[in-house]
Amino acid sequence: MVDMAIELFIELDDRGLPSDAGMHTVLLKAIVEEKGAAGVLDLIQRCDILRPELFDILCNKSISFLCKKGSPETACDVYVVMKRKGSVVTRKSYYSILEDANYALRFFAKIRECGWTTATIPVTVFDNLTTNGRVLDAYKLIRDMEDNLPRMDVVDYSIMVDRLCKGSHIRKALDLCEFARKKGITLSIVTYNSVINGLCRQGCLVEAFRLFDSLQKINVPPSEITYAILIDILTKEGHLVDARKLFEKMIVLGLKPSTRVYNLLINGYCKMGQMQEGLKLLLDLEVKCLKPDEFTVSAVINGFCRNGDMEAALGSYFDFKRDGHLPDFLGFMYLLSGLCSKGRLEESQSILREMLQTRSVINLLNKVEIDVQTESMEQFLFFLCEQGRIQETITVLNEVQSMFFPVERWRTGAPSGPEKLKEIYDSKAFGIAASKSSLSSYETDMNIKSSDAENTVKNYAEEENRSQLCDFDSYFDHLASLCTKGELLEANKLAKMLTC
DNA sequence: GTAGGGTTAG
Repeated sequence: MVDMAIELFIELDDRGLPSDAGMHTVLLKAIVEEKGAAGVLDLIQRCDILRPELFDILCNKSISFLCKKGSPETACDVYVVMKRKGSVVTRKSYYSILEDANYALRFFAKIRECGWTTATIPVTVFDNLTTNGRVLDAYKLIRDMEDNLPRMDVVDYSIMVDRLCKGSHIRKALDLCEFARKKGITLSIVTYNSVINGLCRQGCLVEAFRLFDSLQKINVPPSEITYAILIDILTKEGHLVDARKLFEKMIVLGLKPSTRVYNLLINGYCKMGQMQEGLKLLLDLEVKCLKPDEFTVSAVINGFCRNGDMEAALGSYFDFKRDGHLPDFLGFMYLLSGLCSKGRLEESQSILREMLQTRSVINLLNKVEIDVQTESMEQFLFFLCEQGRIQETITVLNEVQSMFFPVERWRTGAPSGPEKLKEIYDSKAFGIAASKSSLSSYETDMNIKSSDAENTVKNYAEEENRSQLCDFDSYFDHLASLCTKGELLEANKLAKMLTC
C-alpha cells in the first residue's frame, strides 16, 4: 500500500500538482510503520526525480521526522544524500539533529566519515552535553573539531572548564583553558577560580597556589571567592595559621571578607578546639556589620559540642536564637547528638521540636524522597518526636544527614586528621611571610617539615620536587611541548601530578 | 540559533 502511495505522490508532482505538509507527514508515518526508518531513506532515493523544491522540503521534513521518531542514524543518512545532491538543509532540520546530544555526536561522526567539515556547531550542542553530565564528550568534540567550532565566549568555556574540574578532569580543564586562550578568549577570574578550586579538591595545593600567584602576573586580580577557596582548603588541611594570613591579606588588599569567608575560619577554629579565636572572629564579624548565618551558628555549636561543653552549646544556641539566628540541619544535629550522648533526652526532645519547625530543615527534609505513603518526612519525624521516640527520630535524621552530607572529605591516604597537622604546624613559627609570595613560603615550609610531616604534607613536597614550572603560562607551554614531541610518558607524569 | 549563561562551605 505504501508503495502505491509513494508512486501516487511522485505522479502528483510530475503533473505539477501541489502536496502539503500534512500529506508528507501521513506518508512518512505510514512508511515508518510499514518499513521502519530505512523505508524513509528508500523513499528519498526513489524521490530523486521530484522537482528540486519538493525534494528539499520532503528531505528536511524527513530529517525532523526521523529525529522525533528516534532514528538519528537514518536522519544523518538523509542529510548525507541531501548534501551530495547540493540540496538546502534548513536550520530546522539541522537543529533537530543537534538538539539531542547523542544525535549530535553521531551526526558529527558521520560528517567526519564523509570527510566533510560542518558549517558551524551551535553552542547549544555543547550546552546540552555539558549540562547532561557529558562534559567529556563536549571536550572531545571541541578538540576533534577544532576548526569548526561555534563562536564560544568566555562563559561557554568557563562552564565547561568548571564541569571538567568538578569531574576531576583537571588536566583537560587546563587544556581547555589554554585552547580558549589560543582562540583569543581572555579568561576571567571566575574560570581561574574554578581551576584553583579543582586543583584544591584534587589535593594539588602547590599547583593551586602557583596558579594563584601567577594571577598577579597575568593581571587578573584574585577575587573574594579566590581567597575563600584557598582559605577553605588551608583550613580543611589544618593549616589554620596560613588560612588566617590569607584572610588578613585579602583585607589589606581591600577585599571585604563576607560572612561566608568568616565562617570558614570560625568553623576551622571551632573544630580545632580554639573556641576563643572562633568567638573573637564572630565578634569581629558583627563589628564589620555582617550578620551571622546558619552556618556560623552551626559552627559555634559544633565547637562547644566537640569540647563536650553542652552548657555553652545550648547557651550559644539560645543566644543566637534570641537574635533571630538558628542553626541549620547539621547544627541541630551536632546539638542533638551532644545532648543524647549525655543522656539529656528531654532537652533533645525540645530541640528536636524546634528543629522540625525550622524552615531550612523542613526544606531539606522535603527533598528526601520517601515512600511512607502520604506522610511527609517532616510529619513523620514530628510524630516520632512527640511520641517521645527520640532515639528513633535521631536515627532517621542521621540517615538524612548521610544523604546530604557525606562524610568529611579528607584526602585518602592521610592517616590522621587535623589534630596531628595542627601539632606539626604549631610547633614552629610558620606562615605566609608578607614579603614573599604565599606559595614560596608555603613550599619552603613544606620542605623543611617533610621529614616529620604526615603523608599528606610529604605529597606536597614531592609534588614540588617534581614540578619545575614557574607559572600557569609555562605549565601550558611545557605540557603542550611534551605532547608535541610525543613525550607522552613525561606528559602523563605531569598530568598525574595534577590529577593525583 | 538569540541572550544570558559561569566560581566558594561542614
